[in-house]
Amino acid sequence: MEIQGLHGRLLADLGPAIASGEIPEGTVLRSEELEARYGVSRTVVREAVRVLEAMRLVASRRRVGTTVQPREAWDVFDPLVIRWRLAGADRAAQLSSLGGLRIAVEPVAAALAAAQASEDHCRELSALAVELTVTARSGDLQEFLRHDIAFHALVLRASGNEMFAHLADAVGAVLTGRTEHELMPHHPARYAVALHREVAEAVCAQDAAAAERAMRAIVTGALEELAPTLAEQA
Amino acid sequence: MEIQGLHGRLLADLGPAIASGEIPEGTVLRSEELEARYGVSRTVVREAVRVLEAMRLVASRRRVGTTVQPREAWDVFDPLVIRWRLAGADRAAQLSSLGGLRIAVEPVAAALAAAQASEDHCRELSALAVELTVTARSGDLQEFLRHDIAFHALVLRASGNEMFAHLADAVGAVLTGRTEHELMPHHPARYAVALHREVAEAVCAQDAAAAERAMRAIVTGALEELAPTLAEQA
DNA sequence: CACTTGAATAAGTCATACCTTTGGAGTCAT
DNA sequence: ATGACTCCAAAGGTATGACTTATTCAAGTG
Repeated sequence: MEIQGLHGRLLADLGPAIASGEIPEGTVLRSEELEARYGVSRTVVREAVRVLEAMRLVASRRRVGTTVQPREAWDVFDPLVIRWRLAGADRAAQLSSLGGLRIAVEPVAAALAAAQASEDHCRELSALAVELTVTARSGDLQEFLRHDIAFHALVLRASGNEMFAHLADAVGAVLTGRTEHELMPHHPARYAVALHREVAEAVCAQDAAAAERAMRAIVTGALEELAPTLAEQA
Repeated sequence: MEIQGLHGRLLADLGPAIASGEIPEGTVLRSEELEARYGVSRTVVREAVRVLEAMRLVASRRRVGTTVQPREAWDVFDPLVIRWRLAGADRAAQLSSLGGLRIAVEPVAAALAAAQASEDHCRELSALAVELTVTARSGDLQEFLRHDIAFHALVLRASGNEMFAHLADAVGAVLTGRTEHELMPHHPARYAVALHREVAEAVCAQDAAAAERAMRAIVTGALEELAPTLAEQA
């Protein structure tokens, strides 16, 4: 994703460097310097900088150069910024922010999904819950992850709110990060799997309140399990 | 904001046109054509297109051109995309999506703010509640709006979650839109003002549950008041 | 009919020249 | 010394022409 062309390469190099704090706030990047450093033309540098500017990672002014902006200015909802931060030194902060967002959004999404659930959604969700149960028991973390992501994405989509649906990628990134960085036990907690089943059942029963409760338990549990790791990195 | 330079002008013209559906999904824009239409150079066109591409509004491929992407692909959390959609034909859909997001986030933000409220936050919030009460009575909608935006932004910031804080702009845009388009009564509802006072008091008392309840009442109320207008436009 | 080949097309890249803004040095008068 | 004014140089912004590369589509070939 987003690795097309030279400007893509620049972006894939500069973005993470800035997002991780490797290039600190206030640093001034001159076009000429970037051209030389990456051996590319003005055109390429300018396009990459434009994109970074749209993300509010940098701001360019005449006679000054492109300045790395303070964290507060960054567009923290941009998918690329989220990914870059998750990959770098800011991982802890990004995970806790996303955790908070999940606590806010996912329970409401589950309630909405239950309130207007179609048979298809019910079927798919139930099937995913079964897969989660099976792969959790067998300890196949990769498959478990795949289905976990699909489960949460489906709930977000079934909410009928396009903005909720777009958070699926971010949630997926969080779940992936959790698995990749060994931040979770080798056998997913039994209670978590049970809660996923509860969500699926509540959605099928169009019981909004129950769906919301179960989902809230899932996401608060996820954040709590992460808390020690976050504290350790801070 | 974002009106600097020629590429900024292009963006300010193309962005809204796409976001409003005026330029429909699937439309192919050729660089040369855009150069001619706006009387600018390739450089400018390419930079504008790059930014639109980062927002996933368009995708450019060799030998084909830059194609307008379907709505589902758009980065609906991008501040500019939100603003453009609010200004155009998609306003109703965007308002209802944002309304849903507010219902999810703001109550949780209020609870967090209450749980870790500082004296400063309490003071500021109380002051804003007073201003809201006064300007509501006098019917000064512009001032009321200003303070309303500040109130919600402060709660989001006081939550301590950077992602919540970044939603302040979007919430501000919703509130502004509501006032500008005469979608609200000339004297803000008395119960709404009372609820804002309740939020402020709950935060000062560090009563998370009460703050969450009051805020939830505010945002659900806001969405319900909007419902008839939304239905009418759909 | 499938498969290869080739030409046309539009984006991507580079190099260069020139314009425009603006920070800051230098100057001068108070 | 302090303030205001002038002017220059630095860096981004824009325009343009030449060239590269990927990709589609169609013609040709087995």
